[in-house]
Amino acid sequence: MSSLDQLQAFVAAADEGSFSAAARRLRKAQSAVSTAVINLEIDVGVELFDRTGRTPSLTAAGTALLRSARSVLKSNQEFLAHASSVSEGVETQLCIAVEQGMFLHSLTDILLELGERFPFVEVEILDPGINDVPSLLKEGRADIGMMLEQEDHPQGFHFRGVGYSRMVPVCGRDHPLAGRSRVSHGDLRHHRQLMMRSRTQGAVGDPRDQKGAKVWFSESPYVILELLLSGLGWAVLPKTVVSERLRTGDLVRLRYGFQETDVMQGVDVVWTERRALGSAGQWLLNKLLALKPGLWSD
Amino acid sequence: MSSLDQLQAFVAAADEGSFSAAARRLRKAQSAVSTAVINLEIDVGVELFDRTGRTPSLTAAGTALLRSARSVLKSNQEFLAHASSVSEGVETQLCIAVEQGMFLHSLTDILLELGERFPFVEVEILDPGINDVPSLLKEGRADIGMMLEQEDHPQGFHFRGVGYSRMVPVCGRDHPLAGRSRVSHGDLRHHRQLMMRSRTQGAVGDPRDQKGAKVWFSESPYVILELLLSGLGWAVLPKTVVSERLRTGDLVRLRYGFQETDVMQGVDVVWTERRALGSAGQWLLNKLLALKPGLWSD
DNA sequence: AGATAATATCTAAATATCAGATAGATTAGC
DNA sequence: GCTAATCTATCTGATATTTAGATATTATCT
Repeated sequence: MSSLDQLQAFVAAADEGSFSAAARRLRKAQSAVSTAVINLEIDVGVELFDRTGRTPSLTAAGTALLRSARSVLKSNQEFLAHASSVSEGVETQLCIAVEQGMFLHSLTDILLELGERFPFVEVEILDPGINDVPSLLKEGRADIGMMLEQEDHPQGFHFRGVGYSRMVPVCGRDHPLAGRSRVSHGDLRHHRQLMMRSRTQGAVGDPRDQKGAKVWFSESPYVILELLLSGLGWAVLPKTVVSERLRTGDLVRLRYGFQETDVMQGVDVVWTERRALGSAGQWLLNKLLALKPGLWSD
Repeated sequence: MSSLDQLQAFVAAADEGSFSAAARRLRKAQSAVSTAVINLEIDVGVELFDRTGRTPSLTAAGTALLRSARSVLKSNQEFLAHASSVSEGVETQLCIAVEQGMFLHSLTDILLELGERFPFVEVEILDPGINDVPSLLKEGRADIGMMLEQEDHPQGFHFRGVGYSRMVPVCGRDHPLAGRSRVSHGDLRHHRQLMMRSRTQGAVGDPRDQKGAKVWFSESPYVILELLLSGLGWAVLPKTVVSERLRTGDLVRLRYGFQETDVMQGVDVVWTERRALGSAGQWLLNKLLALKPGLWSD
């Protein structure tokens, strides 16, 4: 049975060009390396070194097999590194739930660094609809979440605001409200409003936001965006979701007659202590909590 | 020191869901598997199995590490397969020299099959100029060659004809000879002929073929092809080289007034016994010798 | 030719591995 | 609820492997 020690001796001898030197590098006796190589040669039935000179030189077969041998050792080192990572408390999987519309470019950078620092962690990213992050955490489906702040913070979670998302009233280019310089409550009431509402909780976010008489709901701001584009109504959406469409003119921003400034809704990082975070989760959480507050409002 | 046996026990136990079953599969005692797994767990500092039930079940860490462990074993199996291949006389490298213009699609198919049958052989393909294959074989640079038949077979080589290449007289579209229905020796003598000649041997192939008074030489039929396209002269080239250009009309075929049929020059497979072929070379040689004779003349 | 350094091989000791037996624990069937 | 079957952990003695040290031989350099 060939062993990793034999392969190690083989590779070290090939690298050093000498069994004695290989033994010194491996802190073993010269005879150990010599016999290891010989036994490997016997096991696989191939002469790896040419012993006619003072120092052994690789045969053609040895040169070819050296690559395969290195590959085995590298594989084993990766296994040990993986094990070491797990042993030091790094979780094997990490699931992040980022509410739709809250995923920014700066998150990609953080995840990139996460992948480099914790190469053995499998990362999964969910993009649930509005206000569904808490249920994913409760189920244990996700480890860390990011979501728009809600009025009623569910119990058993940690929340920490990391910024504000500018909520912008918009409608499609061809919508009747698109031409108005200012709109009143009455104007809004006469047209269909599209609102975000959670699938699971079923609760309307903030009743005060419900200004339209006729309201349709979706859990996804992107679905609402599509509906807006076909002129189906008006809505209040995070600026990050609509900014590109405002730029191209597909969407038009509404100006309230009764309110001058945009509503700024908080963005929360959410986690739970029930599911303990591993090292990678801890690191990610700290990174998220250190995000600049203005990221979502630009 | 973790070993392959431990990893094997780990994987087998994970597959079977039981240490006893794993032991049966590995034809070892149950205690061997049990201690191997425990020692592995101690070595890497990770609990791989949850032992509460009657049979052990993988922990999350175990599930993650299982993939890495499998990877190590697979790597090792590949090493053993590679070694077995070398041990059974399969060479590690195989160099084939195919004279320019003699490389056909059917050769690709053969090489494809070669790669499947002998996955550990590194294949190199040279495309030397006319009549340079023997010197590559003599230097030991190539193992098997394929070339146009020469009058003076160099000594110390094995030659075997495997077909005929149709030699076609051609000139460029705008060449003065292009318009003639038939050309005489005299016509040819008044225009520059481009001939293939070996770099190393320096000998002109067959003096009888030299019909032009002014002759330029190149070792490569493709260089000659380029010169023909710019109207620099006329030449006799293998049909496989010029057929595409004849089809598009960039080249024009010459009709001899003094000779009706095309010259059919033999195509030889060449090898030498000095450099013994391995199993892959043997196989390839047999495949080449079995090629259909008509392949090059179409 | 002599000095140096490297390899192969032998031996004894340390080490690791293995099979068998046994005890404790869990599950399936009645 | 009880019994039988099956599984795991652990102990023990035997076996196999690995190792270091010593030594003979060979190749290389001066």
